[in-house]
Amino acid sequence: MKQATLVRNQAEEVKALQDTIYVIGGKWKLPIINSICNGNKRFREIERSIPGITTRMLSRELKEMEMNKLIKRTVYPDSPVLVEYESTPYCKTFGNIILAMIEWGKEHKKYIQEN
Amino acid sequence: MKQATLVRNQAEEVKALQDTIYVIGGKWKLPIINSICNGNKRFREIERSIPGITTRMLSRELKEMEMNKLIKRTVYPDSPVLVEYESTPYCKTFGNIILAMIEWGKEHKKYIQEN
DNA sequence: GTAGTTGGTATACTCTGTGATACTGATTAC
DNA sequence: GTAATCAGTATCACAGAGTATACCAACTAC
Repeated sequence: MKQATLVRNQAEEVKALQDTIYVIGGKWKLPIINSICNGNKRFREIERSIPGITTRMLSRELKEMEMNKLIKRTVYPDSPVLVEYESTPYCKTFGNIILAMIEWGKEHKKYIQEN
Repeated sequence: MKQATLVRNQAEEVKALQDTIYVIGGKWKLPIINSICNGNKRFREIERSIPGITTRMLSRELKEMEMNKLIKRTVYPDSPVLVEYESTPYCKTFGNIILAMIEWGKEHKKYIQEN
């Protein structure tokens, strides 16, 4: 009985984990979410805040994330045109994951430097 | 002054985030770590516990993770030969990330089902 | 004797995420 | 008049992550 419950939970959890990886997988989604949640709004501003990203990648990911309601894109058609990206509440649900990963990265760096 | 500190921390955090993504990126590393941390020891056992993974992928990732000291591989040369994988303390440092991701996956599923 | 398990390796292939480079039209700045 | 910024788009190309399938030798179970 106990065994059955255990196995079942494990299966459920692997699937949950795989779902999450599917959604935020890849090199750029989390850094972009992080950047926008940190208050970066403009395209070039976000671009500059993420080392190594190319215009193309940022453009593609932003589009996809807008479609998936992770971010909101607003155009102010004054002259010159102004575009702003904002995080949605849904986007903020990744907060814990991002924090945990930043934490790990920092610890890892310490660890590397000590050896 | 405050601005400078803020910007600097942001830059540091993006890099930490990117480092982490570099280490655990890809489709399989976290599910494998999770499986082993859950007590799965044998090759086929781990394989069965991760939906969709192929023998080849598991084999490749396990090798890499052994090289990076994430797991320990032990061979018991009795007949028949027995191989066991174990997580190292280092491997367990991913615990928080994995938990956060499982949590998100579960919430996401609920959310999807309600809509 | 036949089917199944274990711990993998071998080969061949696909595909797509990612990178590099260049360019646009509008505007501002010197 | 030249350079820079803004918000991107357009092409081209590639490595390598991931898939599919078959196979191995040793052993167990029926």
